[in-house]
Amino acid sequence: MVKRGYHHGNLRQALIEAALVLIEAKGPTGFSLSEAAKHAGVTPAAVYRHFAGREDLIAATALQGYGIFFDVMQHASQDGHLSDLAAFEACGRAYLDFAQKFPGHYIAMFESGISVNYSPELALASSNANAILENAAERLSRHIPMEKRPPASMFSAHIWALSHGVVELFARNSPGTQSPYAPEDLLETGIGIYLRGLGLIEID
Amino acid sequence: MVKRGYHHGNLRQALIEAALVLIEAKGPTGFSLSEAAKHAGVTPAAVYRHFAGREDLIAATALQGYGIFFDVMQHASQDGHLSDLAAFEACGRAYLDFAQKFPGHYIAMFESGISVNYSPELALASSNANAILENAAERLSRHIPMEKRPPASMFSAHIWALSHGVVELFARNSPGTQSPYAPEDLLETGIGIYLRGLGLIEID
DNA sequence: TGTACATCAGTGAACGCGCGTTCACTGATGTAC
DNA sequence: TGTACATCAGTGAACGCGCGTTCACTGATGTAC
Repeated sequence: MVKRGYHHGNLRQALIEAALVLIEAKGPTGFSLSEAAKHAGVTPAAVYRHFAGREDLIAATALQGYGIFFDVMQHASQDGHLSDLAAFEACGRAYLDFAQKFPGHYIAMFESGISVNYSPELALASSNANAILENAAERLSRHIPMEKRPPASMFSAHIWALSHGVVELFARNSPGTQSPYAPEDLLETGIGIYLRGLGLIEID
Repeated sequence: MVKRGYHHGNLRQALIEAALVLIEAKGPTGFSLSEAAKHAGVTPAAVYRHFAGREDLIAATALQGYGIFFDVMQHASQDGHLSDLAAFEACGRAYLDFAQKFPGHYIAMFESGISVNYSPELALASSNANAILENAAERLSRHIPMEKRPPASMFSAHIWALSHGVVELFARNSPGTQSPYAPEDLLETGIGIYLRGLGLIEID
């Protein structure tokens, strides 16, 4: 991160961080360009030196999020001496982890209403990130006998959906839904049962 | 539905319907009270004869949604001669079905940012609806040997999360995520594998 | 059946507000000589 | 090292807009006699 040393120093990044704070605090709706500028100690007009507009700022935030997400997922899936099974499970956990540690990024990516096709970079970043889970699924699927093996992309989608659902319904202070279970536990047990169903964990 | 026969006839319902149309078309963000009023052919001020404000209108829409949701789920889970297993699977399908047939209601309920605790009626309607899936899970769980039976509320939560995730990620024209699989198929296969993991479907 | 009155759903004008965006500008920083 | 100049990040005033909400009102509907 190079300090530019101009008036502000690094307004671009400061604006992204302001966006994150506001999105976390008030949801994707409660975010306005003007407020982000104020948060960064700058006039609204200054934003236009760095972003094409409001949507562009959100997209930049999401893009940064996909970068972090990629790293987190890759780290989880590649931790050297993990079995393919453990690596896959780690991916699910990492997904939840990311949502909890980087809520602003998560919201910008998945709840802000911005399309992954807003820009080529964003589309690429998104598909790169998703590819990690799919690769882990692919490796894992080799342990299932060929003839009863579902496509890796399919059970990667299942796990993604399950993880996403757990985040949305149980990990947010969201729509009032309280559950007696911690989201981590729900996801852990859910993935466990699912993998047993694939015959990848012995049924005890 | 009683026609009141005053100036408009049934403005309250007309406003809810306008809200639905707008929410479907532009997302929960792109909904304004003024526009809903215009849609119903009425001055913004007229809305205040029926609702306390913008949030109240969304809450009323969500409340109506929970009513429909309850009926849909109950119908699915109680269809006379279904096995407990089939009934449970039908609930999952019904969830997806509801999201697709009543997108406006679905968004108002789950994506509008309104809390289920906005009003007692809303909280009640929500917990009534959720109880159906949990009951179906409860009935189904009796088929699992006692000592390895997970709590019904837990696997009801798993299926809910999976269904919700499938809707959010694959059933919306949402954040650009295209998948080679139809959401119905993803949910069907996902639930199938999960239930096999519970030992409720014989592993072939 | 007809008239006088009460009700109250919807009107329309007005308000203050924060928004996104534009523009000519200013003044701190970096650079050429 | 010092001066003159170019760059360009951020300013501040201004704009038009649609928003949510308020208020005194109007006029169609329902009702009592």
